[in-house]
Order: sequence, then structure tokens, then C-alpha cells
Amino acid sequence: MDNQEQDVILENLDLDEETLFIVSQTFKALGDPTRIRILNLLADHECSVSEIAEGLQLSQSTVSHQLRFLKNLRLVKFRRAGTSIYYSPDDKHVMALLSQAINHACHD
Amino acid sequence: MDNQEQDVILENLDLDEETLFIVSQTFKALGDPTRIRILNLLADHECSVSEIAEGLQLSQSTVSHQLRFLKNLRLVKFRRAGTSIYYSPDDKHVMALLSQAINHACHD
DNA sequence: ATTCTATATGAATATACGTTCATATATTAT
DNA sequence: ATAATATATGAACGTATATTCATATAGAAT
Repeated sequence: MDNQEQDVILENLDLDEETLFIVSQTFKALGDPTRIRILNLLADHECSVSEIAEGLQLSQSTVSHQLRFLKNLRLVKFRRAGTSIYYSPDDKHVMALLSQAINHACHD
Repeated sequence: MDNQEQDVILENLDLDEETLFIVSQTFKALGDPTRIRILNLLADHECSVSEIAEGLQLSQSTVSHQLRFLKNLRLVKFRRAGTSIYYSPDDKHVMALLSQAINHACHD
């Protein structure tokens, strides 16, 4: 292996355009206090939109807009039950990132 | 332990105002493609501002602005060497979050 | 079919953010 | 002291983002 080849390997570790987009989108999703609170609440148990709104003292519209955002990124899933719609986390990796960050922020 | 006490424990797991702020700030820092590329480059080896600019094809000003951002959050540190200033990561937890996210984005 | 309740959506607004340009600061060399 | 080089900074600009308000949609109950 010559030097040039090694340079390429050292400098380009896993950051093609698509990966960069996915990673930044994911972190952007976690970069808003409201979405963090919603995901942290859902981590415990699935919740309907109105339960989230009440539990976090947010307007129904705000919650719905943010859930759409999280839904588009496949970070949450939902099921219908009567007129209510119950949301729950749908990405273990992202939830792991979140709880890790919370733990670090709390304990050091 | 009565029900009321248990509810409090279940609903408030580690999300006081300050923690929420720190966590969202941290993820916001990682939510921009340019900052991700910079941190990913620094993960390998410390770099001067101009090395980052060249290596990532960014303007000196853009790099400097983003480094200030990362510096304010104590995500990078720096040392002076002549007229150059060399930057390197300064938060193992955050770098771990980043590499985890990159790996997940790549492999599943 | 109408009413009620839960949720979703679009437009509008205010704010935050990233980049660029011009310029300032700081260190080294002459 | 002056020039040259590396880095930092402030203002300006365009764009993205979060929330609110008003309204639409959809299912349940009467």
C-alpha cells in the first residue's frame, strides 16, 4: 500500500454525501428542545397527541407539527385507536443516542 | 411507594431545564453538515484552520466561524503553533455520539 | 346526517442559522 | 517598523425553522 492510497483511507472514513445528509438530519431532529421532550416522553410509553400536549404543556398544533417531522424521519410510528392516534419511538439507534446524551449531560 | 410518587418518577426522568438545554445545544452542534465534516476530520488528527479549509473545500471564514461555534460549546480545543492554530476534539462523549451515528447511517 | 372530539395542515410570523464579504488582529520574518 | 501570513470577527444576506392561528379532515356517537 503506498502513501497516496493510505491518505485516501484516512481522510474519507465513511462520509459520502448521503451519509452526511442522514447523520445531519438525524442530529437536527434531536437539536430541538420540544422534539427532545416528546421523544423522551415516548421513551416511557406510547402516547396520544393530546396526552403529549397535556403532559408537556404544548399546543395540539405544535405537537402535531413536530410529530409529522419525526414521522417523516421515521423516528416515531403510530397506531390509530378510535379517534386518538398513539405515537411511539421507531428508531432504537436514535433513542440510544438521546438517552446517552441525556446521561452525559446529567452525570458529567 | 404510592401511585402518585411513582408517577413523578416515571414522567420526569432527568429532564430539567438545564439538561434539556445542554442536550439540545449538543445535538444542534451536530446537526449541520459542515460541523460534522469538521469534527469527523479532526477525529483523525488535529488540523489547523487552513488545513481544514483546504481538506474540506471550505472558505477560511466559514471554518473559523464554525470553529468558534464548536469552541464555545467546548467541543474542540486548540493550541497555537507559530501563526497557525491547531484544533482537535475536546469532548469524547460527543465524538462517540458522532461516530455512532455515522456507523448506524452507513451500516443499517 | 349531524354533532363531537381528536388530529392534521397551511399560511403567516418571528427568530435562528450558515455563508460571504470586508476587515481586524496577531504572529513571524525581513 | 513593515510586510506577509494565518486566523478571527462583524455586518449583511438569504434561508430554514418553530410556533401560532385558523381551518380542514376523520372517526365515533347520537
